[in-house]
Amino acid sequence: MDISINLPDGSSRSIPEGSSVFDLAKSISPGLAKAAVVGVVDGQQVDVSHTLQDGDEVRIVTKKDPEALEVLRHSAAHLMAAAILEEVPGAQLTIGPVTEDGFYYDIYLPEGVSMGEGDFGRIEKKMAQLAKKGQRFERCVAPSRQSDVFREYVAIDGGANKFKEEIIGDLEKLGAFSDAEDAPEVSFYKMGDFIDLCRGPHVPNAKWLKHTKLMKLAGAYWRANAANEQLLRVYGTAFFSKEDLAAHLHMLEEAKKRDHRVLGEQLDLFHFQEDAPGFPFLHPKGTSVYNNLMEFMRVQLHSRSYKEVRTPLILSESAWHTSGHYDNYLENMFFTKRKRRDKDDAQNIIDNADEDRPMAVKPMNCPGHLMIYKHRMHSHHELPLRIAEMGLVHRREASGVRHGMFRVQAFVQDDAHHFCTPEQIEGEIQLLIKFFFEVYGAFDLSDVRLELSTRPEKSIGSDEMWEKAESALKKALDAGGREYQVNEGDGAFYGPKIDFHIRDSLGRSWQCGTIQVDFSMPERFGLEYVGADGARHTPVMLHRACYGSIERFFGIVTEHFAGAFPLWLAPVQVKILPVSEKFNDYAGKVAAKFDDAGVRVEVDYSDERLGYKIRAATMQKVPYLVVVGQKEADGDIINVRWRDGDDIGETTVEAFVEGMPPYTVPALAASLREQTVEAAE
RNA sequence: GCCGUUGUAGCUCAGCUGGUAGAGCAGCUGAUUCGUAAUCAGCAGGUCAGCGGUUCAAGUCCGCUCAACGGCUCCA
Repeated sequence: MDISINLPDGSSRSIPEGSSVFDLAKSISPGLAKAAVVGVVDGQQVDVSHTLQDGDEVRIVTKKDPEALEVLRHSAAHLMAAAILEEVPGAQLTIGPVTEDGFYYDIYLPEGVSMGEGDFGRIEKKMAQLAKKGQRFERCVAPSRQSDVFREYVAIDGGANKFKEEIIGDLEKLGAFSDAEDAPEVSFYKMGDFIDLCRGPHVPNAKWLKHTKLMKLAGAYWRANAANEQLLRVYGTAFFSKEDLAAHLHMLEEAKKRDHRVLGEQLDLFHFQEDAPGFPFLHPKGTSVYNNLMEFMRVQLHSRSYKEVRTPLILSESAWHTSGHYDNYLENMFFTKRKRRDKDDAQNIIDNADEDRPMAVKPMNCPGHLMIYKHRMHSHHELPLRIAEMGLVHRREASGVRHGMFRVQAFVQDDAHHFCTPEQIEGEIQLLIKFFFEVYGAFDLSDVRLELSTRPEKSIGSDEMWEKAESALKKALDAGGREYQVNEGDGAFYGPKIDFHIRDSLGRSWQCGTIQVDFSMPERFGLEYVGADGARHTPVMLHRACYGSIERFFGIVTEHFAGAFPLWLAPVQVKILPVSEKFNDYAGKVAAKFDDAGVRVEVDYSDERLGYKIRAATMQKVPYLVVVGQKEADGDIINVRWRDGDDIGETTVEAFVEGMPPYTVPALAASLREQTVEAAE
């Protein structure tokens, strides 16, 4: 008896009853059979050993398909788990999923069992042995806890493993081991002596897993909850070929060179030191970039009728009680603490002197803006009122989370608050989403992810307020047709938010922009406006930041451009390189002309040869290198090359400056406006 | 905060099983006056993160603290 199988191209094929995906592949071509990783039957991934039924829709996945790599890595995680069980007696397996660039397996190490990166060599060797043996991955479904498969599994890992037991328990709650129609299967995969609970599917055998490498160790919590057991997360990666693995490792090396912490040192932008953990020291060049980022934002704010303000760094604790920060944000705040000298003994310092009026350093700018709003009466004619501040905030961060410029303890937010009527909320949010994307576009940042975060456990305000705020954000997102991910319970304590996430050179995602709706704080601070009806109403407040923090955005931009900043951001835009000391005077004159034109220029007066100066300036990623020697001095000209080596040739300073792309913030902003207008036409 | 790793000159890194520190680059001095990615020579630079312990002797072994790195959790 033959059965008929439907293939993706619309054709159908007859094969003998009882045939597997592998048999089907073989009947098409032996090459395909060899290349088959898994099959997809009626939209469901299955092993190639899966037995087909009459009428099945079947697609055969080979290593060319992107999903094949995930299967490979999932199998590699099992291979690693098998090796770890042998090499680290006592280790217990929990879960082992695939990640974007590899996989990990979370291992529980009971008291007395330890494992470090020093064990990688042994484990990898064992994995290589297992891969060479090439045993099959065999799927076994356990019909009950009493079945042979289940017993075999328990004997190896399940006996005292509460983690796997919890997973099986969850499956049972869904009906596993029952006779129900839709009961989930409890499947195990055997590879030689190793057996593990797993949904599958897997590559046909361990021979596929030769190009696997352990990457790093990390801590993780069971089910991502800090209250649960601490697990050891072992990361690895796997590829179909040696070349792909090598290319991946090379890519990681290259990404490290783009790391803003590395570039910060090389380009003399900033540094950190132990005396001030998480507080960056910005050097002159870093400050130049930083200020230009801020200036660029100021232009954007100005054209959208924001009013810039400055509010105090420190407010009384009572203000933070009013805002709710004291109750909800205490752990992240810096408080002032007074010290006094003993009246009778000046050497004796009283450390815990009582503060008459305890103060706290601001972790957010909102209370200050609320106070400015409240200072006088407002009419509905003024709304929406957009108050902006390049606000320096301080936030205590747990020691393990600081990370270069991406996660610091003091940073400037390009912060603003929109005070508006409830009717204006949606329009304001739509304006903001468009605004933010325009800014990211100006930096050529296209990989921006949106997330909508809803009410967290610790929060202020009524259910009704939260619902209104969340739906306002959703509506604005949907109106713009933007894709977004919902993070339940991740909102700020005063309101839900839309976050804009951007990736760093190593693919880690960082929150930059944010838009938050807040019905609570205006009420807590007693804000009002007089409506058209002559009555007083409470305005709604939107918190928003586009860069998020200048520090973080600086880091993102540094990595995005690998330190080769666009001309308008480059700390040094033109470097003058005299061919020898004889031309230092002429170099100085040329530099003065650039300087007059508002170009950031430096001269290399060192007693080095031209080749050395070119190399030094190139490594500093200075956009334009200007060579001056006898010929240039004689003709009152310059000789220009671009940082990537392209020769621009001989010209005069005046002609060159004239032809330069926008090199100041106002010029850049003007050219971007022109582009937007052109695009609209 | 948790898990793992690390901390040696301004920077990047050597320093084996304990016997009182080295290189390259950067810096300084001198020679050289040079044409598109490193001219030559010399000099100077370190309480080996900090504190405590073991030892005749600690950069090296042990403990604690701090910081950094990779993750987890948390956030801009």
